Amino acid sequence: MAKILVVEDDQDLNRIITKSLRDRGYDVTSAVNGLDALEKTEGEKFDMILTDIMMPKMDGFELAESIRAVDREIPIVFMTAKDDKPSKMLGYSIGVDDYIVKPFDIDILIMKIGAILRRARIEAERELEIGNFRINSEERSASINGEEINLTVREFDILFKLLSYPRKTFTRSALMEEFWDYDSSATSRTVDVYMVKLREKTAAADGFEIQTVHGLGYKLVLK
Amino acid sequence: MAKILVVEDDQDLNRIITKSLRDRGYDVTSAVNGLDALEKTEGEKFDMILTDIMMPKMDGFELAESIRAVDREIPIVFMTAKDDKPSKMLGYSIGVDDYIVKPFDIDILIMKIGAILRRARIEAERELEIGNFRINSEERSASINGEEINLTVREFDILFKLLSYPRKTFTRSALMEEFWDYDSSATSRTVDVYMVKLREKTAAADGFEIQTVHGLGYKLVLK
DNA sequence: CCTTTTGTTTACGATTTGTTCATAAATCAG
DNA sequence: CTGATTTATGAACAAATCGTAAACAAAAGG
Repeated sequence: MAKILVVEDDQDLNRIITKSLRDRGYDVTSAVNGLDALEKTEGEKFDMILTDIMMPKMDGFELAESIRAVDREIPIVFMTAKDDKPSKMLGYSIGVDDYIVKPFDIDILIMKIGAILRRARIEAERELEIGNFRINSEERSASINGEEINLTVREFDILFKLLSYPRKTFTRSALMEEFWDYDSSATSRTVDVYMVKLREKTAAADGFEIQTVHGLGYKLVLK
Repeated sequence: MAKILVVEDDQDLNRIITKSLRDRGYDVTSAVNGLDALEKTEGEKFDMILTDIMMPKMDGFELAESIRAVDREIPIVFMTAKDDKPSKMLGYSIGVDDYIVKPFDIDILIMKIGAILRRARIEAERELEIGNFRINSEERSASINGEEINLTVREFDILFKLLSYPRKTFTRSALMEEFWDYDSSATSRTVDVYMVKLREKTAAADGFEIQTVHGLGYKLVLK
């Protein structure tokens, strides 16, 4: 699924946006200001940047310019408090793809993102087949020997992640950070319960298994 | 009726295929190599491409790639002399929908084409028939056991979409983006109400059902 | 206009999913 | 081996999401 970098200094808003996008299956990384964002783009390639304009340290325009200097293609969407023309013009001149004016309905944001990614032809469409097991990220369906297995959203996300990086060990905190709310008070034991459920549901799959890495976390290995 | 572009350099085979498909009522255009085919796609929109792999000037893979660059949806079926895995993998990676291995029975080909077109939901007349249910996008009519059911414009659009992509999960925001005005302020719960109505109205249909994907949205599954 | 149809919101009970906890089992260090 | 730590897992409870009727609003058709 598409990787999106969310840059927003308002913690609450950041969290809401991040969660909503993750719920839709996007792979989201969040940053609290332009500088933070810029650092995160160095190690990773994103499919889209969603950024606030007014932020401490480095604002959205500066960020966009810096990013554009190295990547002329990546879609950049600004979130702006007011729909003022001067800001708009400045934004478009440095290659911003769209604006969304705060306060916005989260569904509208989701729509815009979907439309922009589609336009950029990045929208994910991926099917994995491992032995008798099949998982399809577009349908968000999984099956063993053609028989559908029911996975909840979070189960699906975790399993898809593990399958995408076989043999890689994921710590509980890494999984929580990726698939749980920032402020979620859930204990990391919760992850264990998900592993139990995933093991149960994928028990009949012959191509892989979820292994415990004692003292660390979990990994999925192909067999 | 569906428009099919047949690309085959062997004149005899080309003629046989073309004639057989025409006999079944398809609107067939024939091309003798990839380059020829590509030119023909420029002026006309086809519902499906049926192409040989080994051809002079431009082979099937190159053709598929060029076509995929401008149309991600159109079904492409390869006709290949041998069922070799390397070619298959290459084909699927550039978005080929099916293979048929030569020499093939013309009836098998016809069946495959029918199945693929049905899957792509661009079968002629844009009419779908699922069990005792029929829906016609040109007439914008739907019926169960021949009895007309009344659908509003939006109900029809949503149902047709779901039917066109069975098993695919649609989020509320994806549906809203597609069928509601951009500036519509409707909440995404509105979609739920449409699902209720569609379930009611299609309750007597025996070939499919609308399922909830908890935490995400809805999908239609055939049964 | 007024009537009818279509679209949207809201509220609340029903259902599904998520989390914690208690206890058992496994693993590890010494 | 023993005791300490970590993990497995079912069950109970909490939270989130969904279904749906009903009321209201908007649009279309006379």
